[in-house]
Amino acid sequence: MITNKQLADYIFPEVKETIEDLEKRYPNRNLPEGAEVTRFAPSPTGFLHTGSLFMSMICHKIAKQTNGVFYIRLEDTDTKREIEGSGLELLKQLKAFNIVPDEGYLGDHEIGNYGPYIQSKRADIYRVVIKHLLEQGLAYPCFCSTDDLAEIRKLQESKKENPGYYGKYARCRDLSNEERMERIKNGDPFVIRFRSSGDYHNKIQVHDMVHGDFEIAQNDQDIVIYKSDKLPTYHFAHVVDDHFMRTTTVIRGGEWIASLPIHVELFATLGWKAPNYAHMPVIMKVDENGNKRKLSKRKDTEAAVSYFVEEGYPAEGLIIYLMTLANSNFEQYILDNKLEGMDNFKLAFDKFAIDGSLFDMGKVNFFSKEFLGKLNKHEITLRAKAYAEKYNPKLYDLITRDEKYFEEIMNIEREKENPRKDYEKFSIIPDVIGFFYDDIYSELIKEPLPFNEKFSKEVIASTLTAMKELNLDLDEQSWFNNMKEIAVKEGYAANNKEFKANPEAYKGTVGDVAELLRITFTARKNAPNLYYVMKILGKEKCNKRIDTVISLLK
RNA sequence: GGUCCCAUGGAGAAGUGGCUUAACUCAUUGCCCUCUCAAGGCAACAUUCAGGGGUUCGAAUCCCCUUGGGAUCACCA
Repeated sequence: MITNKQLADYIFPEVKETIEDLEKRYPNRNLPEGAEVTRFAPSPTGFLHTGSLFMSMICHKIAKQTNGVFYIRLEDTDTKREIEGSGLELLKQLKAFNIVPDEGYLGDHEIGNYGPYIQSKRADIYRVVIKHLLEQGLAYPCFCSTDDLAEIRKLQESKKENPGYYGKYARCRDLSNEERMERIKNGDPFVIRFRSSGDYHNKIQVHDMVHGDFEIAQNDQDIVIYKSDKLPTYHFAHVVDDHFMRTTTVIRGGEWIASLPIHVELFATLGWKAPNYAHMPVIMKVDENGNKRKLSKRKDTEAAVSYFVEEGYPAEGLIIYLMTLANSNFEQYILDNKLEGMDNFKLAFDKFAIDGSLFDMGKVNFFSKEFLGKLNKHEITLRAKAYAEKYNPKLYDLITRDEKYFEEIMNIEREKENPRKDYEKFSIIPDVIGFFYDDIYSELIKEPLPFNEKFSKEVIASTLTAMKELNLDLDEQSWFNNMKEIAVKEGYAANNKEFKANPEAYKGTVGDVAELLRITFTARKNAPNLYYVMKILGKEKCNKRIDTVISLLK
C-alpha cells in the first residue's frame, strides 16, 4: 500500500525542507506594539488602476501611522495575463504618488528579509507547504479535465445544487494512492486540491476591520491550490505568503469577502493564525443605464492612474480625494490644515464606507485646484515643467522659451491670501495662458474678436488708440484711475451709476473700455486681471497688439 | 439562483434612541464684491433619512418584511 508520504515524495522528490524550516527562515518580526505590517499585492497585468492606488495608499498610510512595515509583493502566478514590464511601471506610478514601500518588490530589485517578493520565485516555498498537506492527506492530486469539470457543473445546475468541486462531486478526492501514483506515472496532467472538511450548511463567524462581525457559510470546496503550470492559486499563495511574510492586516478589495471562508479554513488547517482582514469598498461609477458598477479600466478614463499622470493632475489632488473617500472626516482635516499633508491624520478602519462610493471627478478637480493654487510661482513652474517634459511638448516649449516669463504668468494673483485657482491640471495651461505668447496670439486673432457689437469699428479704434497712453508704471489702483481718466476723456462714464443715470450721454462705461483692452490683448472676454496681463506683456507689446487689432478692424 | 454586504440630498457623507425643525464638503442656482474671469462673501438646495409594519413616552438610529443596489460563485487574481 502506498502511503500519503510516499505519494508526496513521489510528486515532490526535490522538496526536502519542512514548514518548521520555513518558520525559522521567516521569523516573527520585531516591531513595536501596534505596528501594522501591510502589503500591496498587485498582479503585473497592466497599468495601475485607480482602485489599486486607493488600496496601496491605505496600506501605506496604515503602516506609516503605526510605525509598521508596508511591502509590495508581485502576484504573478497568472502567466497568461501577465504583461511584460508592467510590474516596474506599477512601482513607478506608485512612486509618483509618494507611495514608496519599505520592503519588497521594487520593480527592478527587492529588499527585505521575507522574500522573494515575486510569487513565481517562491515556488519552492509553496511546494514545501503543499507537500506537507499531501503527507497529511489534506490535499490530493486531481486529474479532472476542464470537460469533466464542466460536466459536473452541468449536473449540479440541473439539480439546482451549488456548483463546484466538493463532497460527492469531488471525484478525485477518494482515489486510492495506487491509482493516483499510476496516473501520475502515466503522465496524466493534474492539479492539487485542498481537501476541505467544511460544511456549506454551517456558518462561521468572521471579523473584518471595516465590516465588523458577520456570519458566512463554511467553505466546502476542494479548491485548487497548485495549478497544472506548477504555480499556486491566489488563495493558497495568499495564505502562505501572508503567513511567512508576517502580514498583520490584509487590506484588499471587497470582492474577496466571498472567498474569506476558503482562507479561514486554509489558515486553520495549517494551524496558523490568520491575519486581520480589512476589505475595502470598491470605487464605483454610474453607467449609462443608471446602475452602479465597478470603475472599469476599459470604459472609464479615470480608472487608469496613468490618465491623471498624463493629464498633469497633481498627485496630491488625487491622493487627497482618495483619502476623503477612505475616511470622510479627512476632508475637514485637510481643509483645516490648508492641504499641508496628512502625517497627523489617523486613518481609521471603522470610519471606512462599507458600500462602494461613486468616483467624483468634480471633487478631484476641486482638490487639485486647491493644491495647485497654494503652490508658489516657482513650485508650480517646476512641476509644470517636469510634467510637460514627459507628456506635453507644447507646454514644455512655452515654459522653456523663457522660464521667468512663464513664472510671472503663473504668478498672476497667486501671492495673496486667496490665490486664483485656474488650473486643476497642467495640460490646460496652454489653453488658459497661450495668448501671452505672440505666435499663439497671432493664431487666436485669426478668429473674429468678440467685441461688443454696440461699438463701431471707429469707436474701438479711437478708444484703443487713446489707451496707448495708459501708464503701466503705476500701482494697480492708480493704473485703474488712469484708465478711468482716459476713458472719461473719450466719452465713457466713470462708473455704472453715472452711466445708468444718463445712458445717452456716454459711449459706455470704463468696464466696456477694460473689455476692449482685454479682448485686444488676449483675444478673449475672460482672462486674468487686466493690470497684470498688461504688466507682463509690457507697454511695447501692448501697443503693438493695439495696432494689430486696429489694422484687423479695417 | 445560492451566499454575503449595503440603503441619509445631484455626489461624498456626519449622525450609534431625545442636544436633529438632519452637520460638513463638492456640484448646482441666485445675490454681493468687481474692469471680465478666477478667488472671496452671503444665501437657496432632504418638513425628512428606499417603502411598509412593529418596539418605545420618543427612531434616520433597534427588530421584521418588501423593494432596490453591490460583491461573489475559475487550474484569474
